[in-house]
Amino acid sequence: MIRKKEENTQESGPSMEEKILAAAERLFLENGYEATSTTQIAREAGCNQALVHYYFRTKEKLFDAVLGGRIRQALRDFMITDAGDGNFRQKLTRVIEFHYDVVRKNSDMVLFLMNSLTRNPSMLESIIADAGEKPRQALKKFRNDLQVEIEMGRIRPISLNELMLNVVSLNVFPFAVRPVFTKVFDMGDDETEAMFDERKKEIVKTILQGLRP
Amino acid sequence: MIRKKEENTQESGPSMEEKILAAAERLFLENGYEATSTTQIAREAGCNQALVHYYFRTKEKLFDAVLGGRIRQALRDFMITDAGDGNFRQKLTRVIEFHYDVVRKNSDMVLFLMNSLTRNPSMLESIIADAGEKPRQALKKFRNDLQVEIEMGRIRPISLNELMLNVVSLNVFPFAVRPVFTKVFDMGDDETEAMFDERKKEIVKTILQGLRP
DNA sequence: ATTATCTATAGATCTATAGATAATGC
DNA sequence: ATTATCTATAGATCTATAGATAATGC
Repeated sequence: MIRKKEENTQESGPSMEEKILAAAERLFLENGYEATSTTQIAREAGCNQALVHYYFRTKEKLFDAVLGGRIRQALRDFMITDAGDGNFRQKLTRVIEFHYDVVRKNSDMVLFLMNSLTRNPSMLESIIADAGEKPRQALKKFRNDLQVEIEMGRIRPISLNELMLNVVSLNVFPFAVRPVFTKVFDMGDDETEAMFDERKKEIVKTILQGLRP
Repeated sequence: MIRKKEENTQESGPSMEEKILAAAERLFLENGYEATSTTQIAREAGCNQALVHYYFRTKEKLFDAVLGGRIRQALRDFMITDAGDGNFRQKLTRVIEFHYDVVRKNSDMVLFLMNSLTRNPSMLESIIADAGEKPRQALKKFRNDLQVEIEMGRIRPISLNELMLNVVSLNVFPFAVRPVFTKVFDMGDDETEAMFDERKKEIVKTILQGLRP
């Protein structure tokens, strides 16, 4: 829920501006940017279509007001791979868990972002560009650590790319298709939440065990 | 490439109808159904917008002609979980590999289908409905087998749901975001293909090792 | 003759703005 | 006065069809 100013002193509820923001958020994430019209947003917010443009001028600015900040933050967080100290097992566990938490916090945007990033190469490029050298450095270090572990025979041979792909797949995919497997597994919303609580440990186990020689 | 009739005896190349089909296929998959206009399709095919409607009457019929059959087949294939004979390990391996092959054959539709299924609950329901009892039966049997293995201490405790989610995540996700990691990992197209060849074995290993007690 | 292709256009949206009116804050 | 809201409308699309013309198959 987005709540910009506390200008409603009484029990007047959310202002029309806030209702527009909330409606826009839901519709953009659910149906995508192009597939959402300002007319639809107005209908869902309960006002005239012109009002949407009165507050935000253009659809694009509205989108940015609603999701721009969250998206930029989420993508920045997603690129952090600061593993901290400890042995390889501990560091990998920490990376997986941190990463899982980032995805979970942004689970409502997962599918939207997958679409944006795959359809919109320039978006990806700018992300990579302004992430700078840090992620590259971190990865290089991690690749080294991995190599050492493999040479010591502590884990089976695997490339860092494959390993990362495994982690990201396990961490991201279920959130992207949440409505599907809720239906397929016939679960309620609270059940699904409980499962997502459990799942972090499950993924760590799968990855760590999966690396044994 | 869709090639309907062999009516081009000479070196005339694909007919306009075929060009329209090809353009529609690419655009629908790349940008989605709503985001693709018949005007765009015509432009890409190199003809007038009216011609698209001359051949297919409506955008929906065009979509069905282009992707309807493939989508229905892919979803049917995706639900097959016929594990055959052998011990649990062998059966699970077979399921994973079959499943991986289905996804790979339809990799160009993966993200599109994820969007359709999550945004369009009725689609999912009809899939489940006309799949009948077979998948349910197969799953039940598999759940039993899994339980037995766990009780015999041959694999660690895990629910069938978690296991399936692991398999599907690993099998599907990389295809859904292929353009992203091609960029991130800085790979060429052939390199990516080679990776997808390798990956089937990698996934089987991760899952099987990941199940060890 | 039949089939393929084009031009033109009707009727629905959609985005964005202008201008009128209602509500609110001093 | 200022801010919020509405009505109306311009100008872009978009889908789909009608009707004209060009190409093709007998």
